[in-house]
Amino acid sequence: MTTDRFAVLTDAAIDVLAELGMRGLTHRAVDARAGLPQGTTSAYFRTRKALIEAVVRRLADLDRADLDARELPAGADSATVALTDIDRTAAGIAALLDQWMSTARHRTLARYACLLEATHHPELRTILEYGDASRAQSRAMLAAAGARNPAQAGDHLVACIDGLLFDRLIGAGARTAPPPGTAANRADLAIAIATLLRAFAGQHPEAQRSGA
Amino acid sequence: MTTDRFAVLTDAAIDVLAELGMRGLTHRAVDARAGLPQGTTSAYFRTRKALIEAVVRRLADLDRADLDARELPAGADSATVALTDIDRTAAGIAALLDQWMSTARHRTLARYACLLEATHHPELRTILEYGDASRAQSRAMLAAAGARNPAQAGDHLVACIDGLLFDRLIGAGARTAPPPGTAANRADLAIAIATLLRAFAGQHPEAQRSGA
DNA sequence: ACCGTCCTTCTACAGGTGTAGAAGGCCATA
DNA sequence: TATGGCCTTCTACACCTGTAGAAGGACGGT
Repeated sequence: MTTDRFAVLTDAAIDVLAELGMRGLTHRAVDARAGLPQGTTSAYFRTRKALIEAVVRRLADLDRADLDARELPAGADSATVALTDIDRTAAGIAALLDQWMSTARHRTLARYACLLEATHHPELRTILEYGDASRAQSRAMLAAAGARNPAQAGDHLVACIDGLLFDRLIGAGARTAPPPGTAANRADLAIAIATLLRAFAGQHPEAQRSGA
Repeated sequence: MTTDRFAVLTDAAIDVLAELGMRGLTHRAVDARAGLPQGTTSAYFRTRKALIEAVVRRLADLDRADLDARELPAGADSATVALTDIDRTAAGIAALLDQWMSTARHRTLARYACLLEATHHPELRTILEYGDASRAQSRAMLAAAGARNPAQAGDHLVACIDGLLFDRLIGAGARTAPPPGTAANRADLAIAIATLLRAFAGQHPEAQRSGA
């Protein structure tokens, strides 16, 4: 039932990808990781390319699910809602990012590996669905905020938020960021994201209550 | 002379890394790319790990050189200079980024590949020198600007700028960004970066001349 | 009970890859 | 001219990987 062979194998492949990198992603490694007999992955995904494409599809699905789940609370137009409380919106995004770099770390690492791979393998660009969804969301939000050029600002915003994610995912060096999975991390991210939202939404409409 | 074997090989390795990815980085591939007889790379870098470490060192050197070159014009404290003309600073950073995603695209792709690799190979973290340099620069700049928490804001700023770079480097999907290597790209980047600088430097000290 | 179909597992094999060491050649010093 | 140390090139080989196909077994329809 839940042990649908395809899902088990692609999930194992994602783990392998995160732990061993693109180089370690082999049919046999996935077999081992999934605890299934050698040859299984090879039987389900005859070529390596097929395996990678399956991984990409799975990643896109999982990410889109996460993204969609963020909207339900407010039934109406999420864009206008988001604007009325920037700090709450920022906190929501921060929570998602924090999850992606702690609980879902493997998945995120695998996604970046695939993004890099898509550079020389253009047919993998399916992943960009993920980017497209958040991009559309951002553009709509900033448009509602009255930004001068919502498409441009939205793209910039998404790129910056992705930068925050990647930076902490890699997590090297002397930086102020707290470890992923902690409330401190979510708070720190929320500060950065709120700043970004205010900056890119129009040109800070009426300042951020610094003076009363 | 200029054909120092080590440099030739590591540069070839960077090209291979950018074009074929981590998986394609083999001794023989580097030989072929460098136009040298098979076995050469293997003789200079007996193990694959040694080869990767050499690549990482080279990347760090090249990046640091680029970063340092950006400072010379103003002899004095670059931090305060940067603040007096945010747009000029943003344009400078934009030019560097544009270069990294067009002329130096291979190098940048290789760097991201190595960053991902460093996730499961901690001794590769030497690359973080690059991050550290720009981080220190950003912190100093924001501190001079009177930011409340320059260390934090500096880290956020660097992460966001890196996000802009990565986003365009991957360059997939429907986005507003012009192609790398064009003046339009530099202009677009400059807009984003100026917004970031103003947002993270204190909390936009006196707005950005929107009202005369 | 028989058959065909599917899913699973095993085995084979042609390349490719990492690594070590041998063979060959260049040049300065004695 | 010999000697020794180098840098370079070649070759060997054990191992890993991708991919294909054969063998085995479960099971529903007749």
